[in-house]
Amino acid sequence: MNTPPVRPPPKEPASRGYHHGDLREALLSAAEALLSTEAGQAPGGALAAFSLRDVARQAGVSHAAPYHHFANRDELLAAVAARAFEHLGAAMQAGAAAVASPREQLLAIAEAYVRFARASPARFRLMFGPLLATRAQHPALDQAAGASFAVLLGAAERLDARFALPLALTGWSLAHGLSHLLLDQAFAGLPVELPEPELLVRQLSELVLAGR
Amino acid sequence: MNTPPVRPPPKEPASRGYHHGDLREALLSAAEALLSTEAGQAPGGALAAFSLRDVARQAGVSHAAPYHHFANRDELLAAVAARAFEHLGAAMQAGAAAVASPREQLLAIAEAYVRFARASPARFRLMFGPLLATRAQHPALDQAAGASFAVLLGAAERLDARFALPLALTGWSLAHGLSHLLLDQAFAGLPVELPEPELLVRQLSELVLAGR
DNA sequence: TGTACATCAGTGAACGCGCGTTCACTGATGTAC
DNA sequence: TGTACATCAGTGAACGCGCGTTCACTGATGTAC
Repeated sequence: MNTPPVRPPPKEPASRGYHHGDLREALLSAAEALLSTEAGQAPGGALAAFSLRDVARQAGVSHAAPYHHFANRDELLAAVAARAFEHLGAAMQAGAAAVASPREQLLAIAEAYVRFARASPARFRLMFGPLLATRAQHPALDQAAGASFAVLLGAAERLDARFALPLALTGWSLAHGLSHLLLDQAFAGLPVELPEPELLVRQLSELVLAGR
Repeated sequence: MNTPPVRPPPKEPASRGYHHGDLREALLSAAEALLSTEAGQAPGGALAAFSLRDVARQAGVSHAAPYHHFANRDELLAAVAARAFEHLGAAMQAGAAAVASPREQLLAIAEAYVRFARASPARFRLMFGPLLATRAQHPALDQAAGASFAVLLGAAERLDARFALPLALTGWSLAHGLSHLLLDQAFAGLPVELPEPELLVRQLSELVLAGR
């Protein structure tokens, strides 16, 4: 066995010995993988269906190992949520960058928001779970959440600087509410016919921006 | 409705012997009481902080007693959620009935919606939790949820019959998203100043209805 | 270059906990005769 | 009106479960000399 000299990235998975290499990163990936599967599919079962022991199992490590990298369950969860906000912010940014007018940018941001929520329901729920209220104790989460909001607010300012804040909050609320209602299947039993979610986001967003 | 035929109301609470009198009703009340206290205050901790054993304790009964009235935990939860939808529907109805124009009615409904969510966060989360997706198995829940939506849709039709559905969905999404964001304290760490929630609902709703 | 030693990052056993649910039971109630 | 009896609605003990966290440990790694 040629033992790695300093601490390279995981290298061969087979060469993994007693020490992992980068378990912190592996735990975060494992948590995200878990959130993408079972927990994400069962409607609403995001936070409950996610234990530290699950994460350790998924990472192929004993259930006590995570405590060398995170003080407790909440710290791991907060780190996952922070990365999720980074992804969301990047998706919104990318959506906005792809079109020209501020109006189209706002629409693109709303679409990216709902698309993210529908693609990663469990992560979405985690981001807006109880941890968010304690963001002051989790700087990375605090910063990532703030950055996402800045993307939205920036687009709103470009559309109408005088009403930027209410515009941003309305758009956020609309996208957020629609995301939740879609994830929770609130429209499922209703005696009305709805367009596909993708189209629905666009229609409702345009209704909000009517005349702008 | 489903009031038991013979069995009189609990009588004297002191006279409660071995048999309870109306334990089903008492369990529902106990569950609602629990949702109004601890579970409701801790942000986000609605569903987790609520066990069948808690409910039995709160009702002053052994933890096995509920099984004589509900097949399992989900059935009790569904009954609580159904009653919550009835309350929400009644609140929206009352709000709308207090004003004249369809426009004002829609605003009143949005206000009632957010007021309900803020007053009963845990109940609100329960209503839109995983149970909602299984509403087909819970007729009372299904019906109460449908009735609430009908109140909203009715007001939207009175305002503009041609765009009733998108109007209703937009209003619902806005109120729903704003409720969640407020409950989850999503605005708390942001570098912006916001009006009081009551006023905020009104401002954003009016922005959506601008020109109508 | 070799070696002693401190530190890091794993391990598995154990803790106490509360949960949903089942079970055999028993006390209370309603009713047929 | 009394009484036997079925049924209803409670009880407490017990089940197995998975959880978060702590602990003493040990193997691997890095470094000072």
